[in-house]
Amino acid sequence: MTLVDQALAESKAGEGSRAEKVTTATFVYQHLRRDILKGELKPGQKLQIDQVAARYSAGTNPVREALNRLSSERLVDRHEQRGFSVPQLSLDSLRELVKTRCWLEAKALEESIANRTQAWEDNVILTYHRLSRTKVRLPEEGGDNSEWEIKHRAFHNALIAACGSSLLINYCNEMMDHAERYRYISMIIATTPRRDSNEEHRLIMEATIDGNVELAKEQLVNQYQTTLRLLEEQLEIVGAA
Amino acid sequence: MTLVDQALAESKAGEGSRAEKVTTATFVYQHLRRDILKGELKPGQKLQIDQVAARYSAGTNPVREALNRLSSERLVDRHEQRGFSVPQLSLDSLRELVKTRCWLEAKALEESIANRTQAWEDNVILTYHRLSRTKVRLPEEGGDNSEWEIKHRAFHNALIAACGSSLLINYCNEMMDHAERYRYISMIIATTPRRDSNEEHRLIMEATIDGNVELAKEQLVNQYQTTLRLLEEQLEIVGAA
DNA sequence: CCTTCAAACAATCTACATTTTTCGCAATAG
DNA sequence: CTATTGCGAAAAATGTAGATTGTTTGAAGG
Repeated sequence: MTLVDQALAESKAGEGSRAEKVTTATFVYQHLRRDILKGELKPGQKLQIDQVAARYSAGTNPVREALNRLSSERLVDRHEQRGFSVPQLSLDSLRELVKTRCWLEAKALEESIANRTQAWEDNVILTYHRLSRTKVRLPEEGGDNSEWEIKHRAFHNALIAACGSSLLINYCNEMMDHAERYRYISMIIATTPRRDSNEEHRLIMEATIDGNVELAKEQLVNQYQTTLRLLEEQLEIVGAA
Repeated sequence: MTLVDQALAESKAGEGSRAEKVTTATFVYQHLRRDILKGELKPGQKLQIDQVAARYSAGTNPVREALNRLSSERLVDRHEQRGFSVPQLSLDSLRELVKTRCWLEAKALEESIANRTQAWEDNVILTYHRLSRTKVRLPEEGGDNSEWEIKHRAFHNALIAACGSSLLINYCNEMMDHAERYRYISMIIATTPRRDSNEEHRLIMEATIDGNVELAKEQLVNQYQTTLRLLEEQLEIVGAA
């Protein structure tokens, strides 16, 4: 199991010798998830058990477990007696996703601000600065953008961390996963010049730290709406071609 | 596989000869889910694979798949390398659950009302009437309350059905599952006289049909808060005993 | 062009092998 | 004498291989 050993070694090194043992099922789960989010497994593609098993050098059983977990998170479609597939992307479901994210994350941010503590504010500022110092890497330039993705997530998670509902945080995270899928296809077909998302994040951060609930929510929603608009343009160009 | 065959036969008869073939994994998933919601598998209880397999006369592999699905829905806890267990119930997590339900379902109801159609209104009224004509069955009287649970869910689902986000509807349903677990223990230890939940549902329904968003949301939130208060009293009595 | 049937393929399940954790009991340190 | 550590043995979770069941495909016949 070369791949597994390799990854285990990496994670040991990376996470400061926290030699977390991980089952094969979990290993497959994590890598399948990443590959679906990154678009390496294409939307609509069938996930044949044997192929997936071969891909991650695992047996069919752990693969099956991983797929079952992912199906409950809506990151794979499960078709009774006929296997699994990567869910399709569509403008409609993107619109629904963005709409729902705006509702839930705005609420979560509102609550977070209401429950503000010093530690929470510190973390918002910290994660913002880390994000602002990380460059977006385009696929053209040999792009592994995962560093930015991680810091981007960390910032958005910091914003809602104090909302007082782990359920809501989980739902927001699930939606971030889905959004990431769209972001990747957007980067691949990107035609428009990159916008300055740092500026948008700064506005959210400042309004949040100022305790200006309405403005913070507005900026957050604005960011998502802008992302949606850009994606809509790109997808329509592709659709028309 | 006596149990399976029996259940298949039942579902055929019950659902009008829609001879849906169901894998063993799905069968186990459905029954495990029901048994956890009904409290037949106790909070905190370990779910030993072999025992669960024996219980539903299935193999270990399908059981494992079912448990993995349920773990992603937070209806079982997964402990790497040491199996699965039924999640604990606690006042704190109940409070968090109710709080989050209020936020999300109120939003969903608001959107539903904004998108109202005739068909949607009809269904709200219909499901309300079906619910109001179904008696709550206490465990003392040989209580299988599943008929009421189904109609109760149908009503709450009808309220939010037009919100325009299948994601949000899914989240609300997941939370209904969790709430059901608390309702069952509440019924078992029920000391207080039953309240008139019909009246509460009527108020929600009427405000909704009137298009009175604020009142409808208030009534919905009220219902959940009342449920929470009653459960808090009951649990505190038990906790004190 | 639509059906029928069987071979090929793929999902699912069972049985068993392997790995890991748990638990009892004894040995040892405090 | 009590508490802690360190062994196995037993139990349980996880993984593999192959049997079984169901679905798809494509050619022959209506």
